[in-house]
Amino acid sequence: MPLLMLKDLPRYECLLKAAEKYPGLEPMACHAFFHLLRTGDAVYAAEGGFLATHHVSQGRFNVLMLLNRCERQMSTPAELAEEAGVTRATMTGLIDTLEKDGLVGREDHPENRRTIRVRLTKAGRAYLKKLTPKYFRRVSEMIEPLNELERKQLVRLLEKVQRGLNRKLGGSIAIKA
Amino acid sequence: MPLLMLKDLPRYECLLKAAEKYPGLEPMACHAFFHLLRTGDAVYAAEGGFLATHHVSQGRFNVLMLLNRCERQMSTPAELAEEAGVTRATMTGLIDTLEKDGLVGREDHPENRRTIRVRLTKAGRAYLKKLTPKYFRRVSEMIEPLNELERKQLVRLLEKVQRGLNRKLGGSIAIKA
DNA sequence: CATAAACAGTTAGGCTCCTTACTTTCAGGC
DNA sequence: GCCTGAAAGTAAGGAGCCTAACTGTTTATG
Repeated sequence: MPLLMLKDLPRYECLLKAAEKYPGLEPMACHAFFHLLRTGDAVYAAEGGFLATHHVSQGRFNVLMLLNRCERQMSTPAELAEEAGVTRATMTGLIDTLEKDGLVGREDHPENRRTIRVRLTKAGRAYLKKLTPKYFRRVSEMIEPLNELERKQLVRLLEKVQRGLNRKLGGSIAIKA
Repeated sequence: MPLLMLKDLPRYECLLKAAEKYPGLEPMACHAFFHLLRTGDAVYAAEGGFLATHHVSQGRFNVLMLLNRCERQMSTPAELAEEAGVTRATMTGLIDTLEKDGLVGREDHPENRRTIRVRLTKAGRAYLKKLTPKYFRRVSEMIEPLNELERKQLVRLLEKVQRGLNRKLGGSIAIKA
Protein backbone atom coordinates (compact mmCIF):
# COMPACT_ATOMS: atom_id res chain seq x y z
CA MET A 1 0.00 0.00 0.00
CA PRO A 2 2.48 2.56 -1.08
CA LEU A 3 1.96 6.25 -1.42
CA LEU A 4 5.11 7.40 0.15
CA MET A 5 4.09 9.60 3.00
CA LEU A 6 5.85 11.49 5.69
CA LYS A 7 5.80 9.48 8.85
CA ASP A 8 5.07 12.58 10.85
CA LEU A 9 3.12 15.28 9.13
CA PRO A 10 4.53 18.80 9.18
CA ARG A 11 3.21 20.48 12.27
CA TYR A 12 0.83 23.36 11.82
CA GLU A 13 3.25 25.82 13.39
CA CYS A 14 5.83 24.87 10.78
CA LEU A 15 3.33 25.55 8.06
CA LEU A 16 2.62 28.95 9.59
CA LYS A 17 6.29 29.68 9.50
CA ALA A 18 6.66 28.38 5.95
CA ALA A 19 3.80 30.61 4.88
CA GLU A 20 5.92 33.65 5.56
CA LYS A 21 8.37 32.41 3.01
CA TYR A 22 5.93 31.23 0.36
CA PRO A 23 3.20 33.71 -0.48
CA GLY A 24 0.81 31.20 -2.06
CA LEU A 25 0.88 28.84 0.90
CA GLU A 26 -2.38 28.77 2.84
CA PRO A 27 -1.40 27.12 6.11
CA MET A 28 -4.76 25.59 6.95
CA ALA A 29 -5.23 24.41 3.36
CA CYS A 30 -1.91 22.58 3.38
CA HIS A 31 -2.67 21.22 6.80
CA ALA A 32 -5.93 19.79 5.49
CA PHE A 33 -4.26 18.52 2.33
CA PHE A 34 -1.66 16.54 4.27
CA HIS A 35 -4.28 15.10 6.56
CA LEU A 36 -6.41 14.07 3.64
CA LEU A 37 -3.49 12.37 1.96
CA ARG A 38 -2.40 10.57 5.07
CA THR A 39 -5.79 9.43 6.25
CA GLY A 40 -6.76 8.35 2.76
CA ASP A 41 -3.59 6.32 2.64
CA ALA A 42 -4.16 4.84 6.08
CA VAL A 43 -7.67 3.76 5.19
CA TYR A 44 -6.48 2.38 1.87
CA ALA A 45 -3.70 0.46 3.58
CA ALA A 46 -6.11 -0.93 6.16
CA GLU A 47 -8.43 -2.14 3.42
CA GLY A 48 -5.51 -3.65 1.55
CA GLY A 49 -4.22 -5.34 4.66
CA PHE A 50 -7.58 -6.85 5.40
CA LEU A 51 -7.97 -8.15 1.86
CA ALA A 52 -4.41 -9.45 1.88
CA THR A 53 -5.24 -11.72 4.80
CA HIS A 54 -7.79 -13.21 2.44
CA HIS A 55 -5.24 -13.54 -0.34
CA VAL A 56 -6.71 -11.02 -2.70
CA SER A 57 -5.61 -7.57 -3.80
CA GLN A 58 -7.82 -4.50 -3.95
CA GLY A 59 -7.84 -4.64 -7.71
CA ARG A 60 -8.91 -8.23 -7.94
CA PHE A 61 -11.47 -7.81 -5.19
CA ASN A 62 -13.04 -4.94 -7.07
CA VAL A 63 -13.32 -7.09 -10.16
CA LEU A 64 -15.05 -9.81 -8.19
CA MET A 65 -17.46 -7.30 -6.69
CA LEU A 66 -18.25 -5.88 -10.11
CA LEU A 67 -18.95 -9.35 -11.45
CA ASN A 68 -21.09 -10.21 -8.48
CA ARG A 69 -23.43 -7.32 -8.63
CA CYS A 70 -27.01 -7.54 -9.72
CA GLU A 71 -26.89 -11.19 -10.66
CA ARG A 72 -25.18 -10.47 -13.92
CA GLN A 73 -22.00 -12.30 -13.02
CA MET A 74 -20.74 -11.83 -16.53
CA SER A 75 -18.97 -9.03 -18.26
CA THR A 76 -16.35 -8.21 -20.85
CA PRO A 77 -12.84 -7.11 -19.85
CA ALA A 78 -13.39 -3.73 -21.48
CA GLU A 79 -16.54 -3.11 -19.43
CA LEU A 80 -14.80 -4.18 -16.26
CA ALA A 81 -11.82 -1.95 -16.98
CA GLU A 82 -14.09 1.01 -17.58
CA GLU A 83 -16.09 0.39 -14.43
CA ALA A 84 -13.07 -0.27 -12.28
CA GLY A 85 -11.19 2.70 -13.62
CA VAL A 86 -8.11 0.82 -14.89
CA THR A 87 -6.76 0.23 -18.37
CA ARG A 88 -7.73 -2.79 -20.40
CA ALA A 89 -4.18 -4.04 -20.16
CA THR A 90 -4.34 -3.98 -16.39
CA MET A 91 -7.66 -5.78 -16.47
CA THR A 92 -6.10 -8.56 -18.51
CA GLY A 93 -3.60 -9.11 -15.72
CA LEU A 94 -6.24 -9.04 -12.99
CA ILE A 95 -8.37 -11.55 -14.84
CA ASP A 96 -5.32 -13.74 -15.47
CA THR A 97 -4.68 -14.09 -11.77
CA LEU A 98 -8.33 -14.55 -10.85
CA GLU A 99 -8.61 -17.23 -13.49
CA LYS A 100 -5.48 -18.94 -12.23
CA ASP A 101 -7.02 -18.94 -8.76
CA GLY A 102 -10.19 -20.44 -10.19
CA LEU A 103 -12.43 -17.56 -9.14
CA VAL A 104 -13.45 -16.44 -12.63
CA GLY A 105 -13.51 -18.00 -16.05
CA ARG A 106 -13.10 -16.70 -19.59
CA GLU A 107 -15.49 -17.83 -22.28
CA ASP A 108 -16.04 -16.93 -25.90
CA HIS A 109 -18.56 -14.26 -26.65
CA PRO A 110 -21.32 -15.69 -28.83
CA GLU A 111 -21.85 -12.57 -30.94
CA ASN A 112 -18.54 -10.77 -31.08
CA ARG A 113 -15.38 -12.67 -31.65
CA ARG A 114 -13.23 -9.73 -30.68
CA THR A 115 -14.27 -9.95 -27.09
CA ILE A 116 -14.80 -12.53 -24.39
CA ARG A 117 -17.00 -12.92 -21.37
CA VAL A 118 -15.69 -13.14 -17.85
CA ARG A 119 -17.84 -14.98 -15.38
CA LEU A 120 -17.63 -15.80 -11.69
CA THR A 121 -17.10 -19.48 -11.09
CA LYS A 122 -18.90 -21.40 -8.37
CA ALA A 123 -15.74 -21.06 -6.30
CA GLY A 124 -15.70 -17.32 -6.95
CA ARG A 125 -19.26 -16.94 -5.74
CA ALA A 126 -18.57 -19.00 -2.66
CA TYR A 127 -15.45 -16.97 -1.94
CA LEU A 128 -17.34 -13.70 -2.16
CA LYS A 129 -20.21 -14.99 -0.11
CA LYS A 130 -17.80 -15.71 2.69
CA LEU A 131 -15.71 -12.57 2.39
CA THR A 132 -18.21 -9.82 1.65
CA PRO A 133 -19.91 -9.61 5.05
CA LYS A 134 -16.54 -9.38 6.78
CA TYR A 135 -15.41 -6.78 4.31
CA PHE A 136 -18.36 -4.49 4.90
CA ARG A 137 -18.09 -4.96 8.62
CA ARG A 138 -14.43 -4.05 8.50
CA VAL A 139 -15.04 -0.99 6.36
CA SER A 140 -17.82 0.15 8.63
CA GLU A 141 -15.55 -0.23 11.63
CA MET A 142 -13.02 2.15 10.17
CA ILE A 143 -15.54 4.97 10.18
CA GLU A 144 -16.92 4.00 13.57
CA PRO A 145 -15.16 6.87 15.39
CA LEU A 146 -17.51 9.27 13.60
CA ASN A 147 -21.15 9.60 14.52
CA GLU A 148 -23.84 9.81 11.88
CA LEU A 149 -23.72 13.60 11.63
CA GLU A 150 -19.96 13.65 11.36
CA ARG A 151 -20.05 11.07 8.61
CA LYS A 152 -22.40 13.22 6.60
CA GLN A 153 -20.22 16.25 7.23
CA LEU A 154 -17.16 14.37 6.05
CA VAL A 155 -18.88 13.27 2.87
CA ARG A 156 -20.03 16.80 2.22
CA LEU A 157 -16.55 18.23 2.65
CA LEU A 158 -14.93 15.56 0.52
CA GLU A 159 -17.48 16.07 -2.23
CA LYS A 160 -16.67 19.74 -2.23
CA VAL A 161 -12.97 19.08 -2.65
CA GLN A 162 -13.66 16.49 -5.31
CA ARG A 163 -15.83 18.87 -7.32
CA GLY A 164 -13.08 21.45 -7.16
CA LEU A 165 -10.56 18.99 -8.51
CA ASN A 166 -12.85 17.83 -11.29
CA ARG A 167 -13.51 21.39 -12.32
CA LYS A 168 -9.84 22.13 -12.42
CA LEU A 169 -8.96 19.03 -14.38
CA GLY A 170 -11.84 19.47 -16.75
CA GLY A 171 -10.94 23.08 -17.38
CA SER A 172 -7.28 22.66 -18.16
CA ILE A 173 -7.26 19.38 -20.13
CA ALA A 174 -4.24 18.02 -18.35
CA ILE A 175 -2.59 19.08 -15.17
CA LYS A 176 -0.43 21.85 -16.36
CA ALA A 177 2.26 23.55 -14.38
CA MET B 1 -1.22 7.24 -9.41
CA PRO B 2 -2.90 3.93 -8.98
CA LEU B 3 -5.17 2.77 -6.24
CA LEU B 4 -7.63 0.96 -8.33
CA MET B 5 -10.92 2.64 -7.69
CA LEU B 6 -14.39 2.26 -8.96
CA LYS B 7 -15.01 4.87 -11.57
CA ASP B 8 -18.41 5.54 -10.12
CA LEU B 9 -18.85 5.05 -6.43
CA PRO B 10 -21.69 2.84 -5.29
CA ARG B 11 -24.70 5.07 -4.81
CA TYR B 12 -26.02 5.53 -1.33
CA GLU B 13 -29.30 3.83 -2.15
CA CYS B 14 -27.40 0.74 -3.24
CA LEU B 15 -25.61 0.72 0.07
CA LEU B 16 -28.93 0.97 1.87
CA LYS B 17 -30.13 -2.03 -0.07
CA ALA B 18 -26.91 -3.95 0.53
CA ALA B 19 -27.26 -3.25 4.23
CA GLU B 20 -30.33 -5.46 4.34
CA LYS B 21 -28.21 -8.33 3.17
CA TYR B 22 -25.12 -7.72 5.29
CA PRO B 23 -25.85 -7.09 8.96
CA GLY B 24 -22.52 -5.41 9.75
CA LEU B 25 -22.79 -2.89 6.92
CA GLU B 26 -23.38 0.65 8.13
CA PRO B 27 -24.53 2.46 5.00
CA MET B 28 -23.32 5.92 5.91
CA ALA B 29 -20.01 4.55 7.15
CA CYS B 30 -19.35 2.79 3.88
CA HIS B 31 -20.49 5.85 2.00
CA ALA B 32 -17.94 7.92 3.89
CA PHE B 33 -15.27 5.27 3.46
CA PHE B 34 -15.62 5.22 -0.30
CA HIS B 35 -15.59 8.99 -0.49
CA LEU B 36 -12.49 9.16 1.64
CA LEU B 37 -10.72 6.63 -0.55
CA ARG B 38 -11.69 8.31 -3.76
CA THR B 39 -10.98 11.87 -2.73
CA GLY B 40 -7.71 10.86 -1.15
CA ASP B 41 -6.77 9.20 -4.40
CA ALA B 42 -7.86 12.20 -6.46
CA VAL B 43 -5.79 14.56 -4.37
CA TYR B 44 -2.85 12.19 -4.48
CA ALA B 45 -3.13 11.88 -8.24
CA ALA B 46 -3.34 15.65 -8.63
CA GLU B 47 -0.21 16.10 -6.57
CA GLY B 48 1.56 13.39 -8.53
CA GLY B 49 0.49 14.91 -11.82
CA PHE B 50 1.77 18.30 -10.82
CA LEU B 51 5.11 16.92 -9.69
CA ALA B 52 5.35 14.81 -12.85
CA THR B 53 5.25 17.94 -14.96
CA HIS B 54 8.39 18.89 -13.08
CA HIS B 55 9.96 15.49 -13.69
CA VAL B 56 9.94 14.27 -10.14
CA SER B 57 7.94 11.63 -8.31
CA GLN B 58 6.22 12.10 -4.97
CA GLY B 59 8.78 9.90 -3.30
CA ARG B 60 11.77 11.76 -4.61
CA PHE B 61 10.17 15.12 -3.93
CA ASN B 62 9.61 14.13 -0.33
CA VAL B 63 13.26 13.23 0.02
CA LEU B 64 14.28 16.60 -1.34
CA MET B 65 11.93 18.38 1.04
CA LEU B 66 13.29 16.42 3.98
CA LEU B 67 16.84 17.32 3.03
CA ASN B 68 15.93 20.94 2.56
CA ARG B 69 14.35 21.55 5.88
CA CYS B 70 15.89 23.60 8.64
CA GLU B 71 19.17 24.21 6.88
CA ARG B 72 20.47 20.77 7.68
CA GLN B 73 20.62 19.64 4.06
CA MET B 74 22.31 16.46 5.12
CA SER B 75 21.03 13.16 6.41
CA THR B 76 21.65 9.44 6.34
CA PRO B 77 19.53 7.12 4.20
CA ALA B 78 18.21 5.37 7.29
CA GLU B 79 17.02 8.66 8.80
CA LEU B 80 15.40 9.66 5.55
CA ALA B 81 13.69 6.31 5.23
CA GLU B 82 12.34 6.56 8.75
CA GLU B 83 11.11 10.10 8.26
CA ALA B 84 9.60 9.43 4.87
CA GLY B 85 7.95 6.22 6.00
CA VAL B 86 9.57 3.89 3.45
CA THR B 87 12.04 1.04 3.80
CA ARG B 88 15.76 1.59 3.60
CA ALA B 89 15.80 -0.42 0.39
CA THR B 90 13.32 1.95 -1.20
CA MET B 91 15.33 4.92 -0.02
CA THR B 92 18.40 3.52 -1.75
CA GLY B 93 16.50 3.58 -5.02
CA LEU B 94 15.16 7.10 -4.49
CA ILE B 95 18.62 8.41 -3.72
CA ASP B 96 20.05 6.58 -6.72
CA THR B 97 17.76 8.44 -9.07
CA LEU B 98 18.19 11.78 -7.35
CA GLU B 99 21.93 11.34 -7.51
CA LYS B 100 21.78 10.41 -11.18
CA ASP B 101 19.81 13.61 -11.76
CA GLY B 102 22.44 15.56 -9.89
CA LEU B 103 20.08 16.81 -7.19
CA VAL B 104 21.73 15.09 -4.24
CA GLY B 105 25.13 13.63 -3.52
CA ARG B 106 26.41 10.77 -1.38
CA GLU B 107 29.46 11.30 0.80
CA ASP B 108 31.28 9.22 3.39
CA HIS B 109 30.29 9.69 6.99
CA PRO B 110 33.26 10.91 9.00
CA GLU B 111 32.46 8.94 12.14
CA ASN B 112 30.66 5.81 11.08
CA ARG B 113 31.81 3.84 8.11
CA ARG B 114 28.62 1.84 7.95
CA THR B 115 26.63 4.81 6.84
CA ILE B 116 26.84 7.71 4.45
CA ARG B 117 25.56 11.23 4.26
CA VAL B 118 23.18 12.45 1.63
CA ARG B 119 23.30 16.11 0.82
CA LEU B 120 21.45 18.45 -1.51
CA THR B 121 23.64 19.69 -4.32
CA LYS B 122 23.60 23.26 -5.52
CA ALA B 123 21.38 22.11 -8.38
CA GLY B 124 19.08 20.40 -5.89
CA ARG B 125 18.70 23.57 -3.85
CA ALA B 126 18.05 25.62 -6.97
CA TYR B 127 15.50 23.10 -8.18
CA LEU B 128 13.62 23.20 -4.89
CA LYS B 129 13.77 26.95 -4.70
CA LYS B 130 12.00 27.12 -8.00
CA LEU B 131 9.50 24.35 -7.40
CA THR B 132 8.46 24.77 -3.79
CA PRO B 133 6.42 27.96 -4.11
CA LYS B 134 4.46 26.48 -6.99
CA TYR B 135 3.97 23.29 -5.07
CA PHE B 136 2.49 24.97 -2.04
CA ARG B 137 0.33 27.17 -4.20
CA ARG B 138 -0.97 24.13 -6.03
CA VAL B 139 -1.67 22.24 -2.84
CA SER B 140 -3.44 25.22 -1.36
CA GLU B 141 -5.58 25.50 -4.47
CA MET B 142 -6.85 21.98 -4.06
CA ILE B 143 -8.41 22.84 -0.73
CA GLU B 144 -9.68 26.19 -1.94
CA PRO B 145 -13.30 25.00 -2.23
CA LEU B 146 -13.40 24.82 1.57
CA ASN B 147 -13.51 27.88 3.76
CA GLU B 148 -11.39 28.19 6.86
CA LEU B 149 -13.99 26.63 9.15
CA GLU B 150 -14.59 23.72 6.81
CA ARG B 151 -10.88 23.04 6.58
CA LYS B 152 -10.66 22.82 10.34
CA GLN B 153 -13.69 20.56 10.43
CA LEU B 154 -12.16 18.29 7.81
CA VAL B 155 -8.93 18.02 9.75
CA ARG B 156 -10.82 17.24 12.91
CA LEU B 157 -12.84 14.47 11.27
CA LEU B 158 -9.82 12.96 9.58
CA GLU B 159 -7.87 12.99 12.82
CA LYS B 160 -10.69 11.14 14.48
CA VAL B 161 -10.66 8.43 11.83
CA GLN B 162 -6.89 8.25 11.96
CA ARG B 163 -6.85 7.80 15.72
CA GLY B 164 -9.37 5.01 15.39
CA LEU B 165 -7.18 3.21 12.86
CA ASN B 166 -4.06 3.64 14.95
CA ARG B 167 -5.81 2.27 17.99
CA LYS B 168 -7.02 -0.72 16.05
CA LEU B 169 -3.64 -1.45 14.53
CA GLY B 170 -1.83 -0.90 17.78
CA GLY B 171 -4.22 -3.17 19.65
CA SER B 172 -4.13 -6.15 17.36
CA ILE B 173 -0.47 -6.23 16.30
CA ALA B 174 -1.25 -6.90 12.68
CA ILE B 175 -4.44 -6.53 10.75
CA LYS B 176 -6.17 -9.73 11.52
CA ALA B 177 -9.23 -11.03 9.83
C1' DC C 1 39.24 -9.86 23.32
C1' DA C 2 36.56 -12.62 20.49
C1' DT C 3 32.40 -13.61 19.08
C1' DA C 4 27.54 -12.87 18.60
C1' DA C 5 24.07 -9.55 17.89
C1' DA C 6 22.50 -5.36 15.88
C1' DC C 7 22.67 -2.10 12.32
C1' DA C 8 23.52 0.44 7.63
C1' DG C 9 23.37 0.23 2.80
C1' DT C 10 22.59 -2.44 -1.05
C1' DT C 11 20.99 -6.18 -4.29
C1' DA C 12 17.62 -9.28 -6.18
C1' DG C 13 13.17 -10.42 -7.11
C1' DG C 14 8.06 -9.69 -6.58
C1' DC C 15 3.58 -7.16 -6.90
C1' DT C 16 0.37 -3.85 -8.88
C1' DC C 17 -0.34 -0.60 -11.70
C1' DC C 18 0.94 2.01 -15.99
C1' DT C 19 1.96 3.11 -21.31
C1' DT C 20 2.89 1.63 -25.80
C1' DA C 21 2.50 -1.21 -29.50
C1' DC C 22 0.69 -5.49 -31.77
C1' DT C 23 -3.06 -8.65 -33.63
C1' DT C 24 -7.54 -9.81 -34.63
C1' DT C 25 -12.20 -8.56 -35.53
C1' DC C 26 -15.90 -5.58 -36.63
C1' DA C 27 -18.38 -1.40 -38.86
C1' DG C 28 -19.07 2.27 -42.15
C1' DG C 29 -18.14 4.87 -46.47
C1' DC C 30 -16.87 4.68 -51.10
C1' DG D 1 -17.46 -5.74 -51.85
C1' DC D 2 -13.13 -3.46 -50.12
C1' DC D 3 -10.61 -0.73 -47.12
C1' DT D 4 -9.92 2.40 -43.65
C1' DG D 5 -10.65 3.24 -38.98
C1' DA D 6 -12.13 1.89 -34.50
C1' DA D 7 -12.41 -1.39 -30.88
C1' DA D 8 -11.00 -5.56 -28.05
C1' DG D 9 -7.65 -8.44 -25.87
C1' DT D 10 -2.93 -9.07 -25.08
C1' DA D 11 2.31 -8.72 -24.68
C1' DA D 12 6.36 -6.22 -23.39
C1' DG D 13 8.57 -3.18 -20.63
C1' DG D 14 8.66 0.62 -16.99
C1' DA D 15 7.81 3.01 -12.33
C1' DG D 16 7.34 2.74 -7.50
C1' DC D 17 6.86 0.39 -3.70
C1' DC D 18 7.74 -3.99 -0.98
C1' DT D 19 10.35 -8.23 1.50
C1' DA D 20 14.26 -11.06 2.13
C1' DA D 21 18.85 -11.90 1.91
C1' DC D 22 23.83 -10.32 1.58
C1' DT D 23 27.97 -7.43 2.97
C1' DG D 24 30.47 -4.73 5.80
C1' DT D 25 30.82 -2.18 10.37
C1' DT D 26 29.98 -1.33 15.13
C1' DT D 27 28.54 -2.58 19.74
C1' DA D 28 27.76 -5.51 23.55
C1' DT D 29 28.80 -9.60 26.17
C1' DG D 30 30.76 -13.48 28.19
